[in-house]
Amino acid sequence: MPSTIRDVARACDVHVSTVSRTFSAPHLVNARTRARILEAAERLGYRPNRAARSLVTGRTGNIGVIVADIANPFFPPLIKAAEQQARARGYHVFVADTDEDCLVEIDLIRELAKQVDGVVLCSPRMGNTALGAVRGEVGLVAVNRVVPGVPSVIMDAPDGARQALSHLTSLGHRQVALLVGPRGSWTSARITRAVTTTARSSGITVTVSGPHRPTDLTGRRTAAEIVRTGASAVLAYNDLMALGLLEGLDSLGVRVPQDLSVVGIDDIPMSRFARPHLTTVAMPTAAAGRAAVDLLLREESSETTEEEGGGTRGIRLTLPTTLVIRDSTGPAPAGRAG
Amino acid sequence: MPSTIRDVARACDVHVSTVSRTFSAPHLVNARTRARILEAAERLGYRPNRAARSLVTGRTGNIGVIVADIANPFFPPLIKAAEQQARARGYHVFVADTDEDCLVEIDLIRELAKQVDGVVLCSPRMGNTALGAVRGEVGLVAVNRVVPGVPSVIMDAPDGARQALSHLTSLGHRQVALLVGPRGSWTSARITRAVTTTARSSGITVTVSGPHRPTDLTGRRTAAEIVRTGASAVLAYNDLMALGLLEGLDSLGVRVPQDLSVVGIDDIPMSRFARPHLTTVAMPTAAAGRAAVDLLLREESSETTEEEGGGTRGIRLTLPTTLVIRDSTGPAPAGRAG
DNA sequence: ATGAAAGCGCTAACAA
DNA sequence: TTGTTAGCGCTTTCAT
Repeated sequence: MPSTIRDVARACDVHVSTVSRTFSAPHLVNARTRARILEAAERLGYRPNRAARSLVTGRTGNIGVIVADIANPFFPPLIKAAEQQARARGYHVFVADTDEDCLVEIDLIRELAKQVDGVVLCSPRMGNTALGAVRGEVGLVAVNRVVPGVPSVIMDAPDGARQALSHLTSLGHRQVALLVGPRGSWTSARITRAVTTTARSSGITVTVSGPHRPTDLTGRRTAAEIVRTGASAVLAYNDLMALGLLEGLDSLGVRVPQDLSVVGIDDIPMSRFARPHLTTVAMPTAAAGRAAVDLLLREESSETTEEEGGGTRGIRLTLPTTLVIRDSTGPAPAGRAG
Repeated sequence: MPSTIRDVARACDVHVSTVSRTFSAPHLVNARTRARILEAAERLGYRPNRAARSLVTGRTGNIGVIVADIANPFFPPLIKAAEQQARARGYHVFVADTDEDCLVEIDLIRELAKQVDGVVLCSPRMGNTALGAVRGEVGLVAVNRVVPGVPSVIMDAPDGARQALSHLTSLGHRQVALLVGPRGSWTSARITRAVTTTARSSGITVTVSGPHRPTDLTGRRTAAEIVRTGASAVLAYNDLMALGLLEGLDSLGVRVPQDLSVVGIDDIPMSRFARPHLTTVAMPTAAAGRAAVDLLLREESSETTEEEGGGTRGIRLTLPTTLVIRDSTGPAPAGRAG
């Protein structure tokens, strides 16, 4: 039987509003009264009911985090960081999973809308059409995706891809294959553009394969195709695909990196354990989670004063990525370099 | 500007209670009125405010899932399954992370208590003392841990360990090392007991090392110690440790499985990518997540009728585990078998 | 089948 | 500094 504000008020012989103030505006209440109230609250195990509070204040103290797939190793560090950042600021977090289906995203936002002050969107698919409708109902921050009017946190994968390309170039590679991610992935589109552009300007030939589902199975299945392209190096849309590729190449008898160099993107924990250890572009997922929450809460608090002013609406925060060179990349084999 | 029940009532020229009924007890309202109301609600984008509803019904439609570490690859499949199961039943889920600190767990439960109908506890540390206090404030289901008076879902790791031991025995191993998990881990304690007991009855020598933090670093660092024990096989508390061990052994020049067999527990996705592919005990984490939610919601709904009756209070659901034999185990080396 | 009224736990003017 | 009052959005008796 949880106790309410009234139980505390009765126990201290004060009015409920005094108890309320003790928790929401302590400076407005006499120090000794406050002490008595706090003591009684403690003794009775009283905790303000956030739902009731939200009814009148309009603020819930909750946020939502929507991801494409909780079990995809890319997301947990992001979720964890977001949760910890949110909790440090007194917020609780709902986590929801679209299961890679971008249509449920909008539903999820709608469902959560009344229970949260804002939502962090980490389902990096395009399809912004419907998002316009919910904007305004609830604060939004997008991760790895740009939506008009929605602040976003972007991990600079294109730059990482460029770093990877330059690493490969310096190793003598002249023909690289690009394993493209899922159709509609905002990040994949940007990576592809960056790679093809950079390659053109540095005289590298790029063979594009995809779009593909971003799983290790895809990598395993496309291994043979990649080998046939004649490329001496592969850049995969993500580590999962790169790891699958490693498996597939192994069973084909192709040695990595002697015969073929492989680079992934993400630096999921797994990539350190694969053999050879995967060279990959590290994505700052934890930092992105924290930044997204910061942005969301900042926007929340500025919302009242914002009106037409220059708030955080258009903000696009770009986080740097770094190439982590491990053992899956090496000099281009002599016979294929040219 | 989200619309309220009143907007809908006004639009249809009915009283708010009729609108309310349309959503919470549709059979009590005239079919044509209902249709009109539904239409207007749709048009106005009306969605019942769960917080307001919970204030009067006492049920929130939310549950909490508290885990030791979201980023530990063991948990995401469990969280995902729990979230999907909950959502399928109309519940939203809060996810919180204790960061392996079991003291914050009780705080988290308290904080969430008013906003949820129940909490799934997946922070597999012992220390049940304080839990008694919150029981009653909120429904609880424990995963991989037994708390008096709290229903629980247990993955049968001890049996998995026995399967592993029997696999090793059949390969001729007679001395195995056990890498123990963190102090206070309920599962680790049970595994240790099962292994030592089984070993005794089958004439196997067990060397115990630990307790240890359950990370890959631990595995890497204890590799040398394990080798010195003279054991021909190792069973690690979890895959992370086993994977670290693989790394450590590799840098020591110890070949797996020719010189030493390694078995993990969990079957995290990573273990499929390690070289050699890790033999491990698969834990049914997704099934556990679903079962925990089912148990929680069943308990919730039976709570009213329960009183002193035989509810779900004492339930202990045990889920089977299975040994997955991959490439990290092999015949005991002749020189060490005896 | 629908309406009227009370109240869930809390906050926020306003008064005192 | 504290009390009074009204009301957030909704459900739920009880009438009608």
